[in-house]
Amino acid sequence: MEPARSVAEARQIQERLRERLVFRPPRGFKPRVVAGADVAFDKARNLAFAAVVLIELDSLETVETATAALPISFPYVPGYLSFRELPALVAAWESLRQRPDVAVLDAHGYAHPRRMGLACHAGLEFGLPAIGCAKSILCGEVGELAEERGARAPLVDPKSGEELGWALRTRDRVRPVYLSVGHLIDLPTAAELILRLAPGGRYRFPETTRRADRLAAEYKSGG
DNA sequence: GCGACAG
DNA sequence: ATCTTGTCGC
Repeated sequence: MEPARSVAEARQIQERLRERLVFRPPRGFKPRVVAGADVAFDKARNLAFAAVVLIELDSLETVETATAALPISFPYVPGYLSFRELPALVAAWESLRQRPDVAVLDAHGYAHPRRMGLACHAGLEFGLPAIGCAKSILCGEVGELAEERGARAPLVDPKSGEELGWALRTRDRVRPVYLSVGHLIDLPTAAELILRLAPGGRYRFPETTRRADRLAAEYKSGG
């Protein structure tokens, strides 16, 4: 991943990379292994602990995991999360023996000020379909959506009216997750996948992010 | 100038 | 993201 020494430089990199994004799945896209990725931080040690978990879609069994720790090289600035989390994520990703079919990131993809969130950046970096599944909104607005699991409502840019992603309910009467395309995927395909990864409406987040989050936390605290 | 603001 | 125990609710 190309590093950035300033926010201005990071912005130029985002504006250049966004031209490469593709918003449709590969021909005959039939994912079998899905990757979940997340990063935990330790300010005192100035380290970022990345974790990648590979899950078989049919059984939801974890089939492989990978971790990597790197010094924190960029501050948290809304809109520039990639430059803080992606370096460590790429390091972990490169130690994987198996190539997954799609990756789910705990962040936004297209639903970003410059349409180039972490899920987009990761998709380009990994050369794989990638989905953004965030806990809260970075930009855009959503209307009301039904209380039942499976309900969805568009996340739109109030200025242009453009659809940035979807608010998707994974559990009855529980706050939705915010879905957006990263790379080589479309919203309907992404939503179907996320619902399969959060079966029975038991948890709000898909298994990919739950397991990657837990692994990153364990790795950080020595394990 | 004043808010908003993924993780 | 991170600091942190118990606690209210289905």
